[in-house]
Amino acid sequence: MLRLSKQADYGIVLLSYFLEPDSAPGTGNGMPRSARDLAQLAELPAPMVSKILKHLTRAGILTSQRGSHGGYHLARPATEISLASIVTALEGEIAVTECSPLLTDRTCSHESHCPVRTPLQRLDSIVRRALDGVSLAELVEPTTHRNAS
Amino acid sequence: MLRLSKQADYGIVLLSYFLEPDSAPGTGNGMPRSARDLAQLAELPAPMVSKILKHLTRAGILTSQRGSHGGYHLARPATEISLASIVTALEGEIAVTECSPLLTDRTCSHESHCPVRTPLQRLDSIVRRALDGVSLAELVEPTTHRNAS
DNA sequence: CCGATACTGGACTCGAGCGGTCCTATATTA
DNA sequence: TAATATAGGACCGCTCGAGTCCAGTATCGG
Ligand code: SF4
Ligand code: SF4
Repeated sequence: MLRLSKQADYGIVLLSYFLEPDSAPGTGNGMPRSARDLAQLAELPAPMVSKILKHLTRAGILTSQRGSHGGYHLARPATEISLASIVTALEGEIAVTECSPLLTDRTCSHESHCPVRTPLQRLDSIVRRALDGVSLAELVEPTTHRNAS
Repeated sequence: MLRLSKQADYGIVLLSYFLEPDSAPGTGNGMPRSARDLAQLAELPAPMVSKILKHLTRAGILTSQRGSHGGYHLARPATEISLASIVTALEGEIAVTECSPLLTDRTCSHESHCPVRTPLQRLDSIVRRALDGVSLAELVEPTTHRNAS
């Protein structure tokens, strides 16, 4: 459990295709990738792919180009795209509990007297920091630790 | 998102009541706590509390005593109960993706050609390690870092 | 200027899984 | 033996995620 939603999962899969220099013979390397092409590459349903790319674009992770020969490409180098930003884009603010201050629709009725409310918020930052420390580039190719740290 | 299930959330809440030396005036301190008492303390529905405590017991985190004056108490000191064990007990193996080797009912049809399957398994261990590094005692009372490390 | 392409935004349906309840059986003790 | 309290699991309603679909808009080629 603590499962990632499929949208987030597939989102990472799709983004990984932007890293490969030249995967499909017919397509150029610097060209934007269309939703349809990506769907075919990843063997995922096209509407789903489209939906995910839209969300990633709105979050500023991808940039889009309409019209023929349009498509998507990374908005910044893969070393500067954290997993946290991907997950946040596709399934909302990272919050282990319902009572996170980041959430607007908090419905837990125990906030006032819960003995672990505050402690669990530190857990939030632990998880968030963990996902923040891994970039897309590092995830896919562990040897590509460009910024050593 | 990446939300904890309510069972896990409430489980942590309930366990925290085992740490306080003497919370309710009527009850002794070393006495086992019954499901009914805990439900009243935490202001949670009794059947739910019962279900959670049962799961925690089967996982070896609590021990139970039947009969009158029965109840539950911690199976080991709170410093040796990791959050990971609690979460695992209440919502199953910690796995960020469906394709974790720890899971038996893997249904993802992309395991064979997925470019991020292996990388994401490292993410699994990152999250698991994070939850493993926090004990129940440390969570509730951050000053109680008995083993400094 | 027209039509094809491809993204944009959001509504919509369907099914699995979660939250929550309840009941029967068993162990313990007064 | 009666009262207490856990053990185990079946059961159900409802939410939310997965996935589809469509009307709208921008862009480019001809
Ligand atoms: S207030 Fe307590 S019970 Fe409610 S969501 Fe936060 S941690 Fe969980
Ligand atoms: S195989 Fe790939 S797509 Fe399937 S669950 Fe694992 S990471 Fe996600």
